[in-house]
Amino acid sequence: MKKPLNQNLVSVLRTASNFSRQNTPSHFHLIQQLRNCKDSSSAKSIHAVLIKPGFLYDTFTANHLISCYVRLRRIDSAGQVFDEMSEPNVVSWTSLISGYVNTGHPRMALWLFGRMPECSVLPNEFTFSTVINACSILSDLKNGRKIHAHVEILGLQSNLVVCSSLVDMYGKCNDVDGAQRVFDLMGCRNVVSWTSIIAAYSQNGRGQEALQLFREFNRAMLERPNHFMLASVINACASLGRLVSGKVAHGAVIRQCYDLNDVIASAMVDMYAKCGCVEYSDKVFRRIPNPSVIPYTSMIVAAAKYGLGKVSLQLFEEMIDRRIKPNDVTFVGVLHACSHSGLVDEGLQHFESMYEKHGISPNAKHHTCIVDMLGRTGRLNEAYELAKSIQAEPNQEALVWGTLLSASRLHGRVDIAVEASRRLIDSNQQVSGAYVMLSNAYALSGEWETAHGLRSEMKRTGVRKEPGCSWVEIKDLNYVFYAGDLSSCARRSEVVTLLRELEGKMKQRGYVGGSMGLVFVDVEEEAKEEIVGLHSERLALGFALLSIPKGVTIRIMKNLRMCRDCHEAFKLISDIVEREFVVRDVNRFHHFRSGSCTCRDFW
DNA sequence: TTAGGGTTAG
Repeated sequence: MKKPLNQNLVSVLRTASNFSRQNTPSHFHLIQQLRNCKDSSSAKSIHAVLIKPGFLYDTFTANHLISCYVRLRRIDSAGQVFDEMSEPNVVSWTSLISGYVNTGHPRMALWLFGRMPECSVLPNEFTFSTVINACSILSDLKNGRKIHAHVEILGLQSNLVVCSSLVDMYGKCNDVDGAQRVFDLMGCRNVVSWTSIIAAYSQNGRGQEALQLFREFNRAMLERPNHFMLASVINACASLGRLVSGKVAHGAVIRQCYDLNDVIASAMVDMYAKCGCVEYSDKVFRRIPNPSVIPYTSMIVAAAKYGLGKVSLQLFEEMIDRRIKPNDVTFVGVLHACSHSGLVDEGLQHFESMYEKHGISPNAKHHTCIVDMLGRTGRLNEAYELAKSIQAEPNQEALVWGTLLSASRLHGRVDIAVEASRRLIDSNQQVSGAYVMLSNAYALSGEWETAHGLRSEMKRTGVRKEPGCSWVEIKDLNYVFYAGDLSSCARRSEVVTLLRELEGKMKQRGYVGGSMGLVFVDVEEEAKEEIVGLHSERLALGFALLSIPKGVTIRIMKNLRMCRDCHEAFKLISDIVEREFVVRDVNRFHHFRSGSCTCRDFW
């Protein structure tokens, strides 16, 4: 990598360089030009001028040239200057390492960092924050911890920037406790360190604690939250499905004039969709002056969640017409939209165009969408063949087989359900979920004994399924209901009586639903009820029906996997109880919200 | 002359 230079020659050239630096006014000028340089061709010209008088033998000047190339993302040129330096110092190393991080080569950055000791250059706080950032990008906890130890050894643990990077790194590596430990030990904190810890909780599904920290920040600090922090707070509200808090955060965004910011707007599009108000998502999206790929993707995904597949595809066409390049996440959204709206042909066409037209190689997530798309529409054999051909990391493969298992249960294909479950159980992935779904698949096909046998096997082998839960937000209060657990159900006897009445009326009207429907169609027998249990969304629905006055719109967010089965049921329920229902899908969220979400606080 | 935090995915 480094060419050894004759030391005498270096000394002569360095003297010449110093002489020139002291006596040539243009040297200072050239450094100023490097600082202000905006394009690669100018950088190359300045580079050529610097070579002749030997200015590049001066480390300070060469460092300026490296950082100029790094700023212009010309990492090869930066590396070339670095390689030709006789004595790169910590600034040269850090500049190049940061160049690799910023151009998407964090592994190369870590490799370079590992070479510093053999060149006897000691990393400083700038180097550490850069390489910690590389670990964050890679979610590399092992190296992150090693570097953290190095930070402690060198006594840099009180540096604000290094600590903020560490908090961020632990958060990105899903070690929230690690992030909290570093944060707790910080003697001095600022808005960045607070943002890092809030993001650590928010990005790891701990929205409640993220919002609590945000409240603490507002109490403890004089600084105001900036757009970075607000983006994390909005994300926390989205993950909680907490519309009221989301609107409060939106208010803060408007007051500080961040509402047209591309990233903030993307977070709000996502938040409103996850909180059941896709019309607000659309309003936020349409106000963005020049939306980039991310708000477009957020909006495509938002529409997809609500079963508005055609809208998602129109948005996709719109972004292509505006020459905005889609990314891999955009295609997950597009394929998801096609899958959930039964647009199989369109979905397959988009899948094929991914690489051919847009140069994006499909990954396991895209394949999972296709398995889902085929499986949902009953093309189980094709979905099964595709699933077998996918080679990916164990957790990604588990997603594929979990998806296929869900589809095979939906269509009563016990043979494929057995195969998918076995693969999940054998690979030790999603084991409890696989047992439950397989048991339900057997129950659905009438094989109650086998279903019971599987439940017994679960008990015997100590496999426990975390019970699913649904919750209802009425006014500002949350009510949580656990699957099959009547004791956790507020007003339980009233709720069960109401649901049974509802079921009776629906039967009279000829509704025939599967066991996953919201009414007790298939749970008349004790044995069946024991297996299927009371779905938490049924309990939540019953509670909402009792609690919300007539004439109020109730928004019901539910998992679209059950949407087709339930959509008709909801229409009937609306008719029977004389209340209007709006059925919306939010993955894994089961909300019944009062009409208050239609208020126009911010519009 | 070198450093930190935010958004979209099943």
